Amino acid sequence: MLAALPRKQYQRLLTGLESVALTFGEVLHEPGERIQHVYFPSDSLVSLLTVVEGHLALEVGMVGSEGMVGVPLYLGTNVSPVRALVQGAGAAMRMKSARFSEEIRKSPQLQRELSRYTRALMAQITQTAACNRFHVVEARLARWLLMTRDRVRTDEFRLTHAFLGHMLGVRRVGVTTAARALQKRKLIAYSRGKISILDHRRLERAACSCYKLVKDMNTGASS
Amino acid sequence: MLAALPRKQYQRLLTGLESVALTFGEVLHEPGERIQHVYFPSDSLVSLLTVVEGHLALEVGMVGSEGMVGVPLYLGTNVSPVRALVQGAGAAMRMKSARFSEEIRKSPQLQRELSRYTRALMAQITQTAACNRFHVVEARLARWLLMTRDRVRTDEFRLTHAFLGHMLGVRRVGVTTAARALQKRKLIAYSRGKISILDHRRLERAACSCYKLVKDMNTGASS
DNA sequence: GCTGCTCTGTGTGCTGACGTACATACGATC
DNA sequence: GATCGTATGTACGTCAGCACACAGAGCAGC
Repeated sequence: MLAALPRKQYQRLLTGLESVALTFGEVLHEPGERIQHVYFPSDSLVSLLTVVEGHLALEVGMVGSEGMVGVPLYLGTNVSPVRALVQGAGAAMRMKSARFSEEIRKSPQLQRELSRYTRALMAQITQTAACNRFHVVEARLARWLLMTRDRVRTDEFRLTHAFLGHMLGVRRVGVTTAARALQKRKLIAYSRGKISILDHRRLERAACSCYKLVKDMNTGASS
Repeated sequence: MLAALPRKQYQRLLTGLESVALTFGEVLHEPGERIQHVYFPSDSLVSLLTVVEGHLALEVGMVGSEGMVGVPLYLGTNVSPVRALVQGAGAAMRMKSARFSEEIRKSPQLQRELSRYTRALMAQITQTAACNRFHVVEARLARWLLMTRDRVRTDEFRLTHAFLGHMLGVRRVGVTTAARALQKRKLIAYSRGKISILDHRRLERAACSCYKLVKDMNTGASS
C-alpha cells in the first residue's frame, strides 16, 4: 500500500516504520482497546474479525500487502472496533499510532491513499455481509481460499478446518464437509493443516460471485 | 448531523442545501451509479442496501437525522457502492455532489464530523454482518424495529412484511412468522402495513444484543 | 354490495447448517 | 516404534429458514 505513495513521502514514512515478523495467531488489535500500532503487511496476512457476545467471531475483512490494519486511526479514533488476527505469518511494517496520526495530518497524498483504502475495505465488509447471508458454506469457503491466495500469492497455505470455521462463522464440521466436496472435485487438496489450491480457475466457478465483485472493485476503483 | 457543526459553518452550508421531500420507495443512489446529491434526512429514513446478483437485497445500514447518505463522496469517489432506498417518507436536505466535495475540502470541522460518521457507519455495517449470520429472524426483526423507532422517533410506522423481508434478507413468510410471535407476546401490533411498537422495553429484550451495541457505540463514541 | 387488489395466515416437504459425540489417521516426540 | 496430541471423517437427531402453494381478510373503487 505504501508503495503507491510518491517516493519522497515514502522515504519520510520509512523513518517511523519498524519492520516486524508477525506470527500465526497473534492478535494485533482487540475490539474496544487502544490501537498502539498500525500495520502494513508485506507478505503476511491479517484478518479483521467482529466478535459477538464475547465468544463467536466472524471475519469481515482481510488485509494483505494491498492494505493496512488500523483504519480507525484515519477516521479519528484510536479504539479498534474489530479484532485483528494474524492469519498468515510473515513480515510487516508498523508505526506507532501517534506518529501515524501525525503523518496523516501532514500528507494529503497519504490521506488520499487512506480514503481509497477505507472505501475498498467498506466495500469488502459490505459484500461479506451479504455473502454470509445468502451463500452456502462451500461457495464461501472457495471464495475465502481465493481471497487468501490473492494476498499471499501462493497456492498453498497452512490452515486447519477449525480455524476456517472461525473465519466463516461455521462449525468445524461444516468446513470439513465443504472442503471434502471441493477436494473430491480436485479443486483443492489438504491434509493436516496444509491446504493447496489445485485449480484456481475452477475454484472461482465454485465460489460465489462475491469474489469477483470485490476483486474487480478493488482493481477498477478510480479516485 | 449538520447541527453538530459550528453555527458559522452551518450557515455557509445552508446556502448550498436544498430541502426536499422524500417519498417512500424512492431510490436515491444505485450501486455503480454516480452520486448526484448527498442527503441529510431530517425526519425521513433511508436504508442502505447491498444488491446481490441483481435481485436480492440486504440492508447493511440505516440513515436518519444522525447521519448522511453519500459517505463515498467523503472517501473520494462519486460512485455509490450501495442502493439508498427511502424507507420512511419525510423531509431531508440535499446538496449537489460537486458542491459538497468543495465544502469538505474547505472545512476541517466538516471533515471531522464525516470521519466520525463514517466510523459509526462502518461499525453499523460490521455489526449487521455478524447479526445476519448468527441471529434468528425474530431477534433481527425486533432489532430492526427498534433501530427504526430511534430514527423516526415514533412508535408506529407503515411497513409491510414483504418490505421487511427485503430489509432483513428473508422471505415474506419468515417475517410474518416472526412478527406474529412478537405480536402474540404483545410487544408489537400490526395490520395491513401499519406496525406499532407496544412495549419497546421488552422488545429490546427480544432483540439481539447487536441493537444495544451499535446504539451505545454511536452515543458513546469520542472523537 | 360486489370486485379486485394487497396484505397476512397457514401448510407441506425439503435442505443446509447446527450440536454433539465418537472414530480414525497422521506426525511429532520420546 | 509406541504414545499422544491434533486434524480430519462420519453419524444422528434437530431446527431455522427455504420454496411453493393457497386460503382468508381488510380496504378501495366502482
